[in-house]
Amino acid sequence: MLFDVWLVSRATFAVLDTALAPSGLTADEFAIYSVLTSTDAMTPSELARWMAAPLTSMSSYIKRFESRGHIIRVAHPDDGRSYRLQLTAAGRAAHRSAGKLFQPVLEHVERSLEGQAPTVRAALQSLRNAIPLE
Amino acid sequence: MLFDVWLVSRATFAVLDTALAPSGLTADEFAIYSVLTSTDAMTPSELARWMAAPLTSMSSYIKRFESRGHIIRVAHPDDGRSYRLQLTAAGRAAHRSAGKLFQPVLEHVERSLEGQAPTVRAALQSLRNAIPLE
DNA sequence: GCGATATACTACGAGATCGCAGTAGCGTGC
DNA sequence: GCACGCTACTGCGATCTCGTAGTATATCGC
Repeated sequence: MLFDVWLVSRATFAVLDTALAPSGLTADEFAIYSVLTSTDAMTPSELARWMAAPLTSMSSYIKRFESRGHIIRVAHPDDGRSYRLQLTAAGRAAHRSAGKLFQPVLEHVERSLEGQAPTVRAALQSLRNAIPLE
Repeated sequence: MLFDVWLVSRATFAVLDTALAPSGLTADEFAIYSVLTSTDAMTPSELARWMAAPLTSMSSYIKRFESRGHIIRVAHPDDGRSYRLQLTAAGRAAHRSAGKLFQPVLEHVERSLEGQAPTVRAALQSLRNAIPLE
């Protein structure tokens, strides 16, 4: 079963990476931008925990995004060691244009599932809860 | 939904990578070794297509596995450009010892799913078929 | 209030991933 | 049977990922 997870995710990433390529974002990056649009002001640690990545990788991402001018750091009100991340207008624009490329892929998948989408979604949810969080 | 795929796979990889760490294999590598144990004699291209990875990455993997003494190349009977991959005894041993570390994680997940495992598996299958193969 | 310990992040470097360009063998049309 | 295009793979180099070690701030015990 975990095997199937592996296959599905490899295929998904491959497809999304090529679909999103023209926008200059990878699938991973698109996901991060998506989180940042929905919940503004996350800290690097929260983000790292959330996507199950090492904090060091997160650091690299942030540096990259920052150098693109897509995010800015804003001071954390309660913790001087940390800071919060916010998408800039340019970042939101990049996310939107990547979203336009993302949409057709999602639609294709949902159409191929022929109404099974809710079942699949539910299954993914259960699976997500079943993975030990470390 | 593709979002959930992303989250699930990130979490899965993270957990498996740490679980398998003592064996010296990553989750990706374990998966590849698993394929090679079940179907002996695959070519690099087949393997790459199967796991939706670029052939170049496959090339790197093979080099790495070879330098570990875990796989050998055997001549392809019909095609001089290609060759086939086979696990060596050492490779199979590595796979087996990684399998011992893999098992508890899988069991934990299945137990957490409380009988829903077949549903989830089926959902993953449908999803896999719904991803365009490029 | 102050030392000890824990937490949030970063610098750096090793190794992994993968795109581009190349080589070698295959297969087809003629 | 030979020129052409096609496919299988590799070398190299740019970039990404992430572990180790370090710095800065917070928190806890007293």
